[in-house]
Amino acid sequence: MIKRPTITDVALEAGVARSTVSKVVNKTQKLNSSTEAKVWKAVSKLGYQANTHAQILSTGRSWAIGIVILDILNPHFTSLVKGASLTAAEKNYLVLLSDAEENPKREHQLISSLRARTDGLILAGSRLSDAELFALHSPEQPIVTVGRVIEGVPSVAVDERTAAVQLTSHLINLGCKRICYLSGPAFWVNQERQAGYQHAVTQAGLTSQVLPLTTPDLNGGEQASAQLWKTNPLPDAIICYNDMVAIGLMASLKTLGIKIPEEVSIAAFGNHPLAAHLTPSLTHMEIPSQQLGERAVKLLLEMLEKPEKPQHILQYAVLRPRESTRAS
Amino acid sequence: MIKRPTITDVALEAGVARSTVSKVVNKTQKLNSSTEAKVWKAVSKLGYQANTHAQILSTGRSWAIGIVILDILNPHFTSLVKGASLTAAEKNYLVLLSDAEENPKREHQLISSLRARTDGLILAGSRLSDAELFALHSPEQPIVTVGRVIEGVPSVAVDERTAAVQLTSHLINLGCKRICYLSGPAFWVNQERQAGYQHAVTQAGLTSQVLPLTTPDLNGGEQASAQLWKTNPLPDAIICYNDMVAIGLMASLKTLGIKIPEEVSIAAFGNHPLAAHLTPSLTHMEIPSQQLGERAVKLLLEMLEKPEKPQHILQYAVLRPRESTRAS
DNA sequence: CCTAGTTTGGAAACCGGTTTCCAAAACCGT
DNA sequence: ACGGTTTTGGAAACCGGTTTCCAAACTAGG
Repeated sequence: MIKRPTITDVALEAGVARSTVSKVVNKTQKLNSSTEAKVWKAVSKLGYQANTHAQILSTGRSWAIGIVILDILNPHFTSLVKGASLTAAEKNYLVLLSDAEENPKREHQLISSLRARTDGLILAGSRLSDAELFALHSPEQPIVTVGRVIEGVPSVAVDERTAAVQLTSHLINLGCKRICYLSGPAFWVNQERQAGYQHAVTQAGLTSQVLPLTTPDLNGGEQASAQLWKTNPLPDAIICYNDMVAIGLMASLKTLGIKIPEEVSIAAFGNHPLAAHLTPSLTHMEIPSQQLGERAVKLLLEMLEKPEKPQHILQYAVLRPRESTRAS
Repeated sequence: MIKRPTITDVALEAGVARSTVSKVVNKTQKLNSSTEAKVWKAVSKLGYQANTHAQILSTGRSWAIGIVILDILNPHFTSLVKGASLTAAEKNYLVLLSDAEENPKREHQLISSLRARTDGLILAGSRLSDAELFALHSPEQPIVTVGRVIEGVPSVAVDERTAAVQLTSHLINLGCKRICYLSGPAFWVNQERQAGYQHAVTQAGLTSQVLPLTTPDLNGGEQASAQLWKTNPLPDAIICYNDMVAIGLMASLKTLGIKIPEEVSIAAFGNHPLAAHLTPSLTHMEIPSQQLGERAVKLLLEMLEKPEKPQHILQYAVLRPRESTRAS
């Protein structure tokens, strides 16, 4: 076992004190250039690299931020991470990512493990309660939630309510009369989408119909079609909690011989990269996942340098009308 | 700023020595039960949690493994991470993930940052050279590569060559005569796939045609169709480096009015979750991404507990014939 | 009741850095 | 050559744990 050289080894090699090496390497104090040269020579000769943990222990700064996401197989979260990584890299922060596997217990573990190793956390798609999240935030160990708006906790989110109103209105304008919403897990995002949907539908004098999904994914979408076709009268438009649900639903309807969009229009929320490549292509409110990641990192870093009052940042979704919703 | 309680605080509160607290908390030495009780009371009263960095510094074990992946937007890598996370969680290891953004320079940075914080690394889809990867591996800081087989470096990979032979043979059996391969980046995976393809095509007495992609993704696939249609005679089957390429290509061919699979069969390598949901559904060799992640973690942990000679593990892909390849 | 053997738990060194503080050395103008 | 100011770099404390080693206290046997 060849040990990595320590700062003491370098000091010995250069014939100076450990503190001197530290000062030179970190450029924290200007020293005589001949001394600096000696130190640098020793550093490169030994291939010295400071021990990260010792450094963090001593300085209290890890220069890393943690991200905990609901599910790494969901493209929404991976785009978010992409945005976050790019932004963090610009600011010389390391991003440490972990997948909560949609499991609150596991999420708790990850949060405490990651928190101990980073300067702050971004929680995207958290399944914890508002109270738990509120308790987690502190000025010295800030957290930023994405897609959860909680008083007292910094957050970045999409104006889901407005997005839902826009999407529902789009269907109404196309002449749809019986619009159904396939609702997702009972957290902020779904509440807002459902509220926006309800509002728009009621405003237009139509009746609302909300069906819960078993799971907000491909399977959930496939299973929903059975439920859906028990209802009477049949909807002429379905708004899905997310793209994956819509894709599952469309596949299932196809096997039932139901024509999209002639018999029923399908729309969703999401930013799935293949939404435009499906047959028919999928109309959705495009969620700016990558920007959410960007803004979350920026907000977190702001909180780190000067802990201010928790801010809430809202982003906007944009309507992408495609073939899955019928022309009027 | 409320500091977290340290082991000294607990010792003071319990009226014992710091070493005693450590022994009780880590159960490393059996003590008088009344002493243990005092310590536990103090621990829970103060809400003590050991400082991770101090612990790692002192013990040299971080109980974390790092994963660096080529691109988090690629479903192959996210499935791999899913498998890795699940397996690591079973063994009580924390997984720290970072995205190399397909950038070798960034990959280098991430590797050294992550390496300093973990006990070992999994590198999936590395863009470093064989020599660099070889230099990185060491018994005390092992790395495992996925999809790169290098002498002296533990690895997990798919038998891509056999997979390519199988896929090509499938097309040959369907009666395809002019089979083209759209080749990806010049690393191990592509070399093997191309070699397998060449072998199968030559064996069948057909001529091979290899076209390089600009990028191995949706765009690359779309751009390839222009290149492809300049060639003469036109292929009657195209094997794509991965699913995303195939999807881009299919979209592009569709706009050109070319029928799949009647005029040209399309096949690929990958495990895209929507391959079966496209129109037409996509024939591919299904890459067991999740298992790759699982095996990589297991291999890495083995290397950690007893550093043996580097092992190479091979997994197998399975043919999923679907609508994009014509019936014979 | 005394001695040998076993628990028990504390003192101190260590992991590898950073940072404060201060004495010695170098520099300056006269 | 001298007193005062500025550089320079080292000693030591600290970050928060773990682990070795040993003295004191306790137990048991004769």
